[in-house]
Order: sequence, then C-alpha cells, then structure tokens
Amino acid sequence: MTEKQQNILQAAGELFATEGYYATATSKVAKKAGVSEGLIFKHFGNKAGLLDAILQDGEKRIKLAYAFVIMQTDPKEVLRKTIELPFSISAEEYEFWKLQYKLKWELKEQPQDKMQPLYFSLEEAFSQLGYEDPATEADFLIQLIEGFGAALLKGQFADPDKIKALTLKKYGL
Amino acid sequence: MTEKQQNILQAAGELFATEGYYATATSKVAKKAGVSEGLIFKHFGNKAGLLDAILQDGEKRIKLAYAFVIMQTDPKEVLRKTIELPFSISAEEYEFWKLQYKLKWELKEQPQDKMQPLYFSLEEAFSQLGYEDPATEADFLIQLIEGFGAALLKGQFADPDKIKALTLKKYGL
Amino acid sequence: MTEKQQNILQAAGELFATEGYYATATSKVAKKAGVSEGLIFKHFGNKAGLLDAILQDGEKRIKLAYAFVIMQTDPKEVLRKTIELPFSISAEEYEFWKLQYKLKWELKEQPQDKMQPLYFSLEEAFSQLGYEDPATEADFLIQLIEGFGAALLKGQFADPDKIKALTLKKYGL
Amino acid sequence: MTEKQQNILQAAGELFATEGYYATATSKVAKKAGVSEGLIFKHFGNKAGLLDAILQDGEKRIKLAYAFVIMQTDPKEVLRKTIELPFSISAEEYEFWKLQYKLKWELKEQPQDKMQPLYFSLEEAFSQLGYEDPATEADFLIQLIEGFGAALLKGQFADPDKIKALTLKKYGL
DNA sequence: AATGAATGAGGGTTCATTCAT
DNA sequence: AATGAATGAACCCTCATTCAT
Repeated sequence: MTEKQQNILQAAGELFATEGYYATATSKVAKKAGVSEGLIFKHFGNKAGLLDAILQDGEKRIKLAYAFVIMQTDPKEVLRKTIELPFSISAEEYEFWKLQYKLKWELKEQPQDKMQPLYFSLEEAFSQLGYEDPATEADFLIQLIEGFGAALLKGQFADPDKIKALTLKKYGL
Repeated sequence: MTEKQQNILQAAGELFATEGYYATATSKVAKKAGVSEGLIFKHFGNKAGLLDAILQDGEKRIKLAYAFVIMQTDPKEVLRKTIELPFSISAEEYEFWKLQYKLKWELKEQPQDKMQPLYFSLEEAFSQLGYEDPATEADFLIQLIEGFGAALLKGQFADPDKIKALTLKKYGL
Repeated sequence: MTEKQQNILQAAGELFATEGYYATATSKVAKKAGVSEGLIFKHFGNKAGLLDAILQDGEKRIKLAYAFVIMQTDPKEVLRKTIELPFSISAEEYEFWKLQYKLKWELKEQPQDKMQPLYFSLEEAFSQLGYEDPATEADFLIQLIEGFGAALLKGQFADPDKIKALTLKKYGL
Repeated sequence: MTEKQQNILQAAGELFATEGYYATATSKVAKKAGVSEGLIFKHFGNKAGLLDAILQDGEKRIKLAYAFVIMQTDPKEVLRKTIELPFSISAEEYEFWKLQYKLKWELKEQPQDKMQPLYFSLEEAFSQLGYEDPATEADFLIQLIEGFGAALLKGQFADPDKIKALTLKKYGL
C-alpha cells in the first residue's frame, strides 16, 4: 500500500463520514488526497471499490475494539467494558465511528453484522451472572450501546458521564 | 393541496426512505408519482423544498404519536406507552419511520429534536416514581427506545416481543 | 385594450429593456404585471407576439418623436432639433429607448429602419443649406446621433451638455 | 491551452456573435467545437467563465488595434488612423467585433471601458492641433467612430467610403 | 377574460469513469 | 505508478406553452 493509496483512503473516509457516500464526489476525494482523479480508479476500480476498502479497513479496527472486551474473563468486567465502549471514543476515532453509523443507514446492502462475537460473549457473561434470559439480555445491551453510540456522535447527551454511571449502576457495576 | 401534490409527496417519501435522499433523482419521483418532473419544482421550489414538505408532514405525525404518550396521567402508564412505542409500528408507518431515521444520518443539518416534549413527560414520571436522577433516567430511556426503533427497522431483533417484555420488566411494569 | 393587457406590455417593456428579451421569462412578466401566466398567451399568442406588440407600440412613439423634427420648415431648425433629440430623453422615455437599442442588437431579424423619414428630411435640409453631398451628410448625422443615444443610455458622457454644444457649433447652429 | 480549448473558444465566439450569449446553448458550442459538453465546464468552470475567457482574449486584440493608433506621433495621423479604424475591419475580424458590440448591450455588467488609452491620445492630438475644447472633441470623435462601427456591422451604410471620406474632410485630413 | 395546474423539451452543470501519455 | 484531458449519462431545474375550469 503506497502512501498515495493511504491518502486516498484517509480522505475518502473523512469525506464519506461528514458528507455521506453519495454526496461525496470522487473528484473531491482526489483533491483532498492531493492525487489525480484517475489514480483512485487505478487502485480501487470504482467508487464502490473505494468504499469496500474503507469498510474492510474499518472491520479490522472494530474487531480490535471488541476483542479487548471479549477477552475479559470476569463476566462483570465484560459488561463493564461493553458499557464503557461508546463513551471512550477518542477524537481521532470519532470520524471513523461516524462513518460506520452513517453508512449503516445510507447503504442498501448492510455491511455484515460485526457485533456477533460480542453477542456471544455477553450471552455467556449474563448466563454466568445468573440472569434469567441471557440471550435477550445480550440483545438488549447491544442495542443500548448502539443507541448510546449514535447519541454521542450526534451530541445528544447533555452529560455523558451521568448516563454512563447510571447504566453501570443498573447492571450492579 | 391537489391530488398530484399528494402523489408527489407519497412517491418522494417512499423513495427517500428506501434509496435515500441524495440517491433519489427527481425524475424518479416524478415517474413514480405519475407526474411531469417540472411539476415538482412548480409546487416545491426545488428538491430541498420537497424534502422540507415531507419533513414537516412527518413532524406532525410524530408529535401526534408522542401526544398519546404524554397525555397519560399515571406515571407508570407513561413509561409503558413510551416503551411500547417502537414495537407498535404498523406496516404503513414502517416506511415513514425509516425515512425519519435515514434522514437523521444523511442530512447535515439535523431536523430539530422532536423528542423534547416526551423528555419532559418522562422526567416528571420518573420523578413521581421516586427515581434518584429523573433527568438522566429520561435521557437513558429515550436513547434506549431510539436504539430499539433503529434495530427494529433494520430487522436486527430475533424476537422483538422478548425484548419488549424484558424492558417492561426492568422498569417494573 | 384592457387594463391587464396594458400592464403586461408595461411590465414586459421594462423587463426586456433591463434584462433583455431572451433573459426575461414570461413568468417574470406575468408576476410583474400582476397577471396569470396564461393570460399573456391568450392575448399575444406567444412570447414573440408579445415582443411584436411592444415593437409596434414603440414604432408609433418613435415616429411621433421624429415627426416633430421633420415638420420643421427652416432647414437649420431641422438640424438643431435632430441634434437635440438624443439629449432630450426624459426619465420616463429612458427605459423605452434602452429597449429599442437593446433589441437592435439582440434580435436576429432587425426591426425595420425607423429612420427613413428623418433621413429624407435631413437630406433636404443639407441640400438647402448648400452642403456638397447632402445624402452622405444625412447618413453621417444619423449615425452620429445614434451613437450619442447609445452613449447617453450607457452613461458614457461625462458632460452631455458640452457634447451637445460642440455638435451644434460644428453645424454652425 | 490545448487544441480543444481553442476550438471551444472559437466556436463559442462565433455563436455568441451571431446568436447572442443567452440564446446560445452550451450544447451547441460543444457540438460546433467537436467536443463533449462536459469539457467546456472542466476548462472554463461555467458558461460565464467561457464568456470571460473570450472577453479577455478580446481585450488583448482590441488593445493591439488601438496601440497602432496611439503610437502615431503626428497628431493629424492620430486622427486619421482613428477615423479609419472602423472602416478597416477585415472579414476575419468582423465576427470578433460583432461579438464585442453585441455583448456590450446584452450583458448587465459592462466590460470595462477599453477606449481610455485612445481617449488620452485623442485629447493630446486635438490639443496640439489647437482645438478649443480637446476633451470634448475626444469624446465626440470616440462616439462617432463607435457609432460608425455599429452601423458598419449592421450594414446600415449604403457607401462606407463616402462616409469615411466625408469624416476625414471634416477634420481637414 | 382570466386563472393556475400541468407539461415536455431543453438548459447548465456534475459526476464516475476511461485513456493516452 | 501517476497524470489530467476527455467523455457521456444523468442530474436538478427553467421555460414557453397548453388546457380544464
């Protein structure tokens, strides 16, 4: 992967995240990346190919983020790390996550569910903690943190810390 | 409002909901509405004006949906109706809600927060029920049902009823 | 000629004069005239018909302006009145003359030469005054005052009075 | 400047001169230039940009034409060359001048006055020749030749040579 | 006489993509 | 690997004109 390829991915990621996939022209990507328009197509075939490359790159990063949660052995720790996940997004990661959420709504064919491993891990944790219906609890929590992620990215929380604390408390953490 | 205007709004609503705003050509809207393309611009000025008309129409419907919740006097009933809200979307309303969610991510300038009235109502309910931090509880619940709405629209729940039951139970309902 | 017809002619005249014929939409004319778009076509057939009506109306006014010059008996007076013509345009006539000049350049088929009667009158005057080549002198003077008209309408003269005085002097008036 | 760019300018110049700026579609320009329509916008941004390019090109040519007059040292020669200017337009230059005149009336914002240098030169010449009011004489002559130019382009002179001769004679040349 | 909803052709412009260099 | 000139389809929008009322 040459430096220019990296620049293209970086520029496209930012633009797709802020403007959206359809609203971003390849010419804009080229300009922002400091690269000729033709090069994008040389490297990624077409606009969809460019998107794929970004999505694949994203999948790795997401799996990495979840891996840290999953590898916890203490079930309480699994829950805690899961809940803390959306609240710990750093400034650099911000754009990246915005892109993930945005594309989830913009694209017709949903990128495959990347939550699957987390789901199993949560189910196991709830089971160990003696919850009645661990599967549904896992579903519930996953949707909760997805919702939190969305709200945080759109700045809808007056005080994120309070929400985090309340959530942890609800799970006895 | 003539019949053709209605047709345009209907067609545009459906297309924006399924394809997205940017990905939908005005020519497609015209075709689907059985109308000349020029008429769209005669009535709504431009594509953004068409979107506005849809959004305004949507706001009315959303407020109506929430009004039913807010007018409950029993605080427990307020909570119950709030939680049941996303699970009671009928087939006809489905497209409409999909559009609302989709646009929330696609558009740069967020349509104003339509949840405000619900927020106050929930805060009051939690307060009456003796919750420690009613404001944060309201925030929490709103985000929860927003997340549920998104998940339902994308078909991410294996068994919605179980989720609903679990949620009600968590709130002692 | 109804009042609305007058309004249309008035509005169209002003718009054609300031914006140009091609750059003026019939919808703009209708709006300015306070009239429905359809009415223009009811009365004038099409946009070209509207232009024709204006042009014909204009011809009358122009002939009237020249008639005053032509009916002079003293040849010196014919010259003087001819020269004074462009400098005596009042504010109300301003728009009208601008239109005439503008259309002369914008339209492919030139409206017929309205100067013919003036030409004969000038030729006769120059002849009586003993000029060597009266026909060419008439051509010359007509072009001179056309140029002056154009310059005045575009505000290219620092001091119109001086130009007028100089011109009169050159003709011994 | 590639060859295709030249073709576009050439085609646009001719069409703007004969049909007018507003009445000329960019698709027509592209067709005449043997070029895709998109290329016009790649190179000139928009239709107005294309016009600007033509206008700037024109300014150079006009200045060149006047430079020849201005560099004369003999004041009589300055006058003579000024008067001869409009009568010496060759067939190739014809289109170009027609465009200049046409745009002067069609465009709202007048292209800057290109006559300024000639004006100073004429004022000086009249002054040297002992004319009473050189400034007004310069204004007068400039308007005269502008009028002649317009008349020649519209073919309003029965015998241009006679007009030229008469004009020279009036200035004692 | 008058309206205004409705049309369809065409306008300027953007965009993903190709290709010679 | 990289450029940038070039394309053609599609896009949003405007306009003169028609027609039912």
